[in-house]
Amino acid sequence: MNSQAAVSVKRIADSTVRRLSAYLRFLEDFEGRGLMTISSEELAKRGGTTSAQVRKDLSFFGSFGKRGLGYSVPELAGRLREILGLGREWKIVIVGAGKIGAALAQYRGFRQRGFSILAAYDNNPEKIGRKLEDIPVRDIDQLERDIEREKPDIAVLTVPAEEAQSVVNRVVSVGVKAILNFAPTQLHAPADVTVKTVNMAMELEGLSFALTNRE
Amino acid sequence: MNSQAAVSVKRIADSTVRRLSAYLRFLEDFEGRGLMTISSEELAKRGGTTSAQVRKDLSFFGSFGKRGLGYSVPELAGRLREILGLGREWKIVIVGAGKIGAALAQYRGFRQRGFSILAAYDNNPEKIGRKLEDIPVRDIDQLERDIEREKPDIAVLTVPAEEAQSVVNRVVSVGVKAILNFAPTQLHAPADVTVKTVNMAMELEGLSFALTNRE
DNA sequence: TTTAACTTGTGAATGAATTCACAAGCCGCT
DNA sequence: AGCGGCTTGTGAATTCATTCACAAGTTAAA
Repeated sequence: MNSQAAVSVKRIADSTVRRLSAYLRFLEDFEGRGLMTISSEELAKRGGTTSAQVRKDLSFFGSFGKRGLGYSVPELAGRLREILGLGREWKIVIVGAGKIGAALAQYRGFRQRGFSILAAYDNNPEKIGRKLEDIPVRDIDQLERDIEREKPDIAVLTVPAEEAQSVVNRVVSVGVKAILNFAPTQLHAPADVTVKTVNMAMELEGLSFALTNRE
Repeated sequence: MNSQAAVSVKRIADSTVRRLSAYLRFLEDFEGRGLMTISSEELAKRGGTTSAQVRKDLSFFGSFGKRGLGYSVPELAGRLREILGLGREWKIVIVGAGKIGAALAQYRGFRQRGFSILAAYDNNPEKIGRKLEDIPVRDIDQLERDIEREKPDIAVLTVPAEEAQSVVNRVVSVGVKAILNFAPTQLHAPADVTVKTVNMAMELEGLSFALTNRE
């Protein structure tokens, strides 16, 4: 009767979610070009995967296609938005107003996809009270108080590695359940808190390894 | 007889390489604190994995530990540096001198780990000729010429999504074999070119999914 | 209607990564 | 020299992810 994203019966692999996110981007591109329908094969080619993979990924959540025809572009896009939880606005705080924090604060992609940045936090008195684009930089001492009042969904960490764990502890203590970490360090958090880490050093070392160990 | 990083007989999984990179970071931390020896169990606890995983990861490259004792911290760190190809200097060019490109150009972590940034490239006349910290911003028209002369190992892409594929084609055409991509788009490159993509939108959507589908 | 050309959705088969579990080796103590 | 406590290295077992392969459904055209 209602069109809730299907219940996630079994745990969905991270790799699957990343691909869904990629499919949605392609669909939006196709949508923009007025295409009404698309096959798993075309979606696969665009995303560097296989059509079976595309169909399997979608099958975890329901069956959205028409045999012989493919998928309705707008419908599938809508379903993916539902599945990924993009139907609503997510509130973000950025902790750390250094170079990377500032670059993120100005990144257009966030707003476009329904992520709205409430504020950035720093401990540098020079920065506190100023604005990044139109995002206020606040004193990190207010962090817990503000989080309890404004209830952001996601904390983005762009503090030095040494401070990252302590910031995790602080935001977790006031109820934040999702963290995007840019500090090059392993973080520990309770099981009900999702942490994703973007680690440039690690990516570069992956490239270094690939360049070194080629046959 | 000689201590080359062991030949990579079978293909090593990406996840393994990422963990090796993490282990190295922990070892450097332990090294700094004067610890001489460490067990797979301690390494695992620090990295949020299991001791069997740590031992298996290392076993692909040789056997570096002493039964009953563990691993020599400095020796294992050295071996990991070898394996990851960090014994030498890697030369990088950044393509795109926007906010993110600029933040990366100033990121200390690169130099610390032996990655040296030769130059950044942009098509904006306002930026060309200036410097980011001490890194020159050059005209993107010179890209191929400069690459052929200076032979960078890695190209870091911080251009808009629409331009990313064309930059890939250009750098690949003059011999670049490793690309770190920050544009939120799927890139296609020949099999002998390694491409790693850091996609913030995708990470955020992963968090959105996790927040939405919790039981 | 029937047929031909497509394409989905999904069990079953395969392949890949992780975990188990234990023999083998090392150290220090007696 | 022998014993007890530890810890590695690794085949075997298990779990997880991807690919195969095909029945079933859809469309369009004759």
